Amino acid sequence: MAPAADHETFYDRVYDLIRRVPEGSVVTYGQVAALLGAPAASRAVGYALRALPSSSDVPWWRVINARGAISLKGRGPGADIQRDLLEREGVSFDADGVVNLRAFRWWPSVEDGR
DNA sequence: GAGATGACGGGCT
DNA sequence: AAGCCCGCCATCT
Repeated sequence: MAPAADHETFYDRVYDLIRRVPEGSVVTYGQVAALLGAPAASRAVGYALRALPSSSDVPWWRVINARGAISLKGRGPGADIQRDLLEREGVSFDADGVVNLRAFRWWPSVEDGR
């Protein structure tokens, strides 16, 4: 536990980025990794979210996989919770439980925070 | 220091 | 078209 890095860990960077995702929008694991400069670290991104405490202010539910589906599927009730949270924000799912990334995917604007 | 883990992704069969 | 397999990366034990 306690990653204890004097420097912000990769996790922190992941959280920081996700905190910028506005309501009603989503991003993919691979996308987050790419934005952090590690396009192949999508798994690490998921790992970061897994370790995320529920008390966090990070909107983890806005992160889904490249297919536009919820990866928590098959992993407990988490998937239903995530889906519910997204639908409340206006993100819609199709019959297969997939989000239309073309319509809901968010990309940070140059002026946004970077 | 080495091995195992995991909310992923992409390629190949 | 669907499913299986391998690779990637950062962290944890």
